[in-house]
Amino acid sequence: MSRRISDSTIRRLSHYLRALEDLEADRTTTVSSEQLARRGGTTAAQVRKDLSHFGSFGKRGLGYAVPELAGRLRRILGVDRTWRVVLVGAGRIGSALFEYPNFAARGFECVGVVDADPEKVGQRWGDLVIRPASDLESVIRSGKVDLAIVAVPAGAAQEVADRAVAAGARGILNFAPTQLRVPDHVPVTDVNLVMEMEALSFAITKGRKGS
Amino acid sequence: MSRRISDSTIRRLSHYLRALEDLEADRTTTVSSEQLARRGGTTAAQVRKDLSHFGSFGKRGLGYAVPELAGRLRRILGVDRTWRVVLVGAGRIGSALFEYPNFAARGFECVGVVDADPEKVGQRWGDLVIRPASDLESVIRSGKVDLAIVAVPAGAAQEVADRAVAAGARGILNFAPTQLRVPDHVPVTDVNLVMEMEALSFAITKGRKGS
DNA sequence: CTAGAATTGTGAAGAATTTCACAAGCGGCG
DNA sequence: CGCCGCTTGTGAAATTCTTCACAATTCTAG
Repeated sequence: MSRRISDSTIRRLSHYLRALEDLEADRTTTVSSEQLARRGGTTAAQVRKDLSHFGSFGKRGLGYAVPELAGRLRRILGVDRTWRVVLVGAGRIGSALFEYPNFAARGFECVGVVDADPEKVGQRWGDLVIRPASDLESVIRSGKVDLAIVAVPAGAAQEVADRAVAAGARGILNFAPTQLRVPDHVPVTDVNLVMEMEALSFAITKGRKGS
Repeated sequence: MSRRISDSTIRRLSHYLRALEDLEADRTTTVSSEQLARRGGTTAAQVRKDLSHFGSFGKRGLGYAVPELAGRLRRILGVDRTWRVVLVGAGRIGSALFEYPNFAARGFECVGVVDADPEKVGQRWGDLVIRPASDLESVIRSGKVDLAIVAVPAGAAQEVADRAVAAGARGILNFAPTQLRVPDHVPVTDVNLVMEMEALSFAITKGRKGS
């Protein structure tokens, strides 16, 4: 029950969780793998296989209890708790993220913002004050920060990541278009817009067969 | 030479292209699959296999010519041209994207911005003026727009997508946390922050084995 | 209590992707 | 010119992921 779980499976679990939350809002009490599959853009067998990696949550003949399965998935994904995060870089991306409603809704609590630009230091964001880049370590330590969001230019990203890890960050959400090097036990999730744009560009281009 | 290319391959091609651009900046003229692999976070065999889907670009014993391979990859990914885009939704995400330097650098040219909020309509962004949501179709048609960026709340995303496709958009970059339904020939790339956060949360959680 | 309809959980088959391993090509050097 | 070191391109093997198919389980109705 503890084999390595593939990325695709995790992404699908996210989809299922979102579908379940919609169903919870509708007061639906049970759901079949078939229905989950339709909402998650996959097949019923895949849904069952994905879930089976983590245990046995359904009732044969009946399906899954919506609130219970949602709870299990939250637990599996680790979003049944609050994650304390520091935002590194108070630029456009940082700002967008800071105000992103689903961010807080998912239990991600921003306990600090730092930026290298002296113009920005001291500005208020919500009830936080932007602090200088040199405060990164103390924000992480005193704020008991779990993870760092790297929203700085590519050139500064590696240094920020090194410092965040050294100060105790356990994971990194990286918006800089750079492959970060971190110790194996520190997971990094990359959000790479350039890559997404190129994937889209390829998909469109591929369509037309002409030169 | 025209088998279906996997998403993973495309993502890796993006990495290779970025690595090649770094090398171009350094005036490096050739590179081996081994070096590309290190920078792209994969293996030499994988690099060669990925490239082999599209042809034969290297010289045995020598490696790949950096500028040539970069050009080929740009061509393959479809970023050797300009893509005309309309930005739907002038919120934080839209704004971050609009100012994202790599966006223009990759040949994505924003030819229009629309928003449903009357407060925002009429504001200037760069040399564009935000137009009302109802202008979406005319912006797409008169601007010869190739693709639409959907940066609106989840509830509005499907309608926007339908209208964009009907008006002639050939692809969609979707920031709304919704599974869009579009005709098969219109590729959609999802940028789903909630999903990325959940993946990170899972990866961190997985580390500790205790209950 | 039994039969029947529905739906899960899961081995096994099938498909796709990654890794391996090596023949073949290229350039340099004596 | 012929050998040598290096590196590609690519079948074949290994691994991983997805789909299939069905026994097992649950609920409902009669």
